[in-house]
Amino acid sequence: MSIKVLVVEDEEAISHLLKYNLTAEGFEVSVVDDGDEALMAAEDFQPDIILLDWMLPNVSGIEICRQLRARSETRDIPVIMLTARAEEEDRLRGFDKGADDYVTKPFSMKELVARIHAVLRRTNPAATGNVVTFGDIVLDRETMRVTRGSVTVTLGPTEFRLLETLIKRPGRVYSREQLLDRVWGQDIYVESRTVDVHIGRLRKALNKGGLVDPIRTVRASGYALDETYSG
Amino acid sequence: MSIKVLVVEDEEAISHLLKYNLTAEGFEVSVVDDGDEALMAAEDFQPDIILLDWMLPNVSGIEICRQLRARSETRDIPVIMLTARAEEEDRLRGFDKGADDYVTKPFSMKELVARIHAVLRRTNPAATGNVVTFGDIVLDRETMRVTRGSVTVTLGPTEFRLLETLIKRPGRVYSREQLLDRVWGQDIYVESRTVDVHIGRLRKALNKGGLVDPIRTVRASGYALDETYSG
DNA sequence: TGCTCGCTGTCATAAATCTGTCATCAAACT
DNA sequence: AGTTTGATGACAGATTTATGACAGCGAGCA
Repeated sequence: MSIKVLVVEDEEAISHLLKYNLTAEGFEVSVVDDGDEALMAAEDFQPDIILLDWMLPNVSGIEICRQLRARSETRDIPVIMLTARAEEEDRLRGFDKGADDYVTKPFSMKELVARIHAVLRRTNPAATGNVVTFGDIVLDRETMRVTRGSVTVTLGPTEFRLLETLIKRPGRVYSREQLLDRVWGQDIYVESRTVDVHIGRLRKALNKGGLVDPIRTVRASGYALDETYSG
Repeated sequence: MSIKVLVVEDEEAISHLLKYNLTAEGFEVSVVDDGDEALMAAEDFQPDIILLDWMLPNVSGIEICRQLRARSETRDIPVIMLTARAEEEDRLRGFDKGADDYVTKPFSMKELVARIHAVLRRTNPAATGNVVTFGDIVLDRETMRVTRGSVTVTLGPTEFRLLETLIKRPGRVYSREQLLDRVWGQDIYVESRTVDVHIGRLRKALNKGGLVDPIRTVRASGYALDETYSG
């Protein structure tokens, strides 16, 4: 599954350039040229990262950024600001509003791509390597294998993705709806109670042999990996 | 509490220099000179930021970086790479492996300190946006956890929302009706005395172990967090 | 084609936990 | 003292979560 980039840019010269180059780099690119579309696309297209022009018609990039941060559906999507100005003042203001990085025009594609990767790594560190760990739990994307301690844990595809999702941010509570979105996909309709069942299956597999349950149920909210657990 | 820096550097000349200068700048500095130690120290010393030499004996800095990113315990610690080479190629590779910034030797202390602050500014706010505190009480929306001092406080959903509401404006007095509106929702009908009960429950959970009650009862008006309380 | 097998989603039921109300007592005001 | 307002334990009922059972699906295979 390729990385999805949403480009918000009104100058066609630039957006074309970006689309062309980023597509060549293997990203899946969607372009919009105005703020309202940006907000809609952010929810709809579910990009992994947003490249946001500072200067936009109607609404400024900063405002978009603020609004992205205000909605829980889009809050976690990292944003890189694209701007013509290089002044530190603006840079800080950008960060302040929730931008994750900042690229000054004109920029080299190479640098932009590197920064995209850097930001993704930082905000979604699990995307980095093929191996992620949490306490004594090791999840390997490459071999699709999970181990706990020295024991191999057998998981179905759904449980695997569920754990993969939870482990991205240990401690963070995911609602059933968020899990459905992330694990099952946005266009799938399943009962939200189904999440319970899969959490149960994941628990059973993970804790086989009487181990401590690393998954925390948060009543009326959802589930999380228990960050106080460490072995 | 000062900012903790972990320096991973095998050349003693440099690590001494760093330790001396960073300590003088008010950082708490720990130095290790090899990759495995670095990984251990990262978990153990819990630095706020890591300065990582590119060239290390045994394992390369890049590899360390990758491994730091794989573990949930160390995933969020930002990394600044120190390197002798200035080539863009390497720079990009560094970003690619998860570095947050990149400093080329020889560097001025001033620049390094500035970069440390810049990186911390960039990485911290995102992580702490969902946390509110009042005195020694910490409420984290992301993990849906409340702690007092170092103890986790167990709250039901209603008590959680109640505290969440009160903590938004410490000191402000909320009438029972206002609390019902904000905590229970506008279209719900419950006895206004029910608020008393939940305040009681919140108090019990919060003050377990004989702590000072941070909630102030305002006779004939309602409740508030006591702004004179601060620990 | 027909069969097995593992995985899924849903449901019914049991278990766990939380809630709202009331009765009663304590504290604060007049 | 009398009156009003808040604190609190008890409890029945309501919500929410856990779990076992089951039927449908689809891949792999004879």
